[in-house]
Amino acid sequence: MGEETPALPADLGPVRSALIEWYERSHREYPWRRTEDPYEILVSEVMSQQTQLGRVVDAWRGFLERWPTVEALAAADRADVVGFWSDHSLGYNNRAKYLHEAAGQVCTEHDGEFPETPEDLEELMGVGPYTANAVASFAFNDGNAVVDTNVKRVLYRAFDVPDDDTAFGRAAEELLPDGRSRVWNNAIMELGGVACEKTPGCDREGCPWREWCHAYQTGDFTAPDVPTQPAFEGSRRQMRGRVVSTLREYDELPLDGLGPRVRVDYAPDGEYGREWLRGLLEDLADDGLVEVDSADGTVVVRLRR
DNA sequence: ATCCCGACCA
DNA sequence: TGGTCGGGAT
Repeated sequence: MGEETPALPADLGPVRSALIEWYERSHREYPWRRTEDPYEILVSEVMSQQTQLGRVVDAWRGFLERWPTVEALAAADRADVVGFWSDHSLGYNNRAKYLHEAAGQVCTEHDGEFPETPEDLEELMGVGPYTANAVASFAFNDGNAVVDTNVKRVLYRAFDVPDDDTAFGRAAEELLPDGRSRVWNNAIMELGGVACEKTPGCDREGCPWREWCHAYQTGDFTAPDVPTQPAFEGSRRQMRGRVVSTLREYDELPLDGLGPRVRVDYAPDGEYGREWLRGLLEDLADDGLVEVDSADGTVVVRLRR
């Protein structure tokens, strides 16, 4: 058998109502917290995956203004969706591609009706365990417990749950009040995002769990390790971003026209030359973001539509 | 430098 | 299980 997991408080009633009351009293207002439209929720969740919420608000409004329904998004050109993503600095163009593809799935495989269960939602491209439960919760109030980095940090500190995904999942499920996934998942993530950040603000934010919190009692606010990303400056990701933004501006370019706009030190036969650029473009083509055409001897690159 | 409501693919 | 995927704000 596995190791013993620490017990949550015996009576979960007061723990649950304390958090829900705290949330309803003092949570931040975000526009997606005022809708139950699964399409609008999905857009907000995908945008929020690795981007600060404050930067998502304008993008979310603009996106829904341009593509108000899942049908409208499915009918859009992928290049336009990726273009919007870049314009609003949302990062990770793959997420725009996934969202566009998921919209197509909803229209063709589900007849335009959004799936409502976490299991069915996970079939959508780009929708993993977190996003599936988030949409099921916030749109249909019918999700399981979400486990993201915020929730892990909260459980680790408050209830001494070991840094282990299975343990986090079990503890999160046990805490979730039956039939209240909408407010609960919002609340526990809000707690992690506002009061129980890397540097905690227990008293400042009036954390509702102080009387039960292991970390608050011991003063040890260690948090689970989050893998640190390699530097962005000079990275392959930065170069991919430059390819996409350059192709948006020029529609299509030959290899040696694109190269210098991606790296100032581009030299056709140098270390960062045609061969390097072809490799970069091959990955972008595999990701469905660009097209590389070899017509009559010359290679031309453009964004995929 | 580090953070930010993950998911995909090998 | 690990490598990869953007970019702005602080």
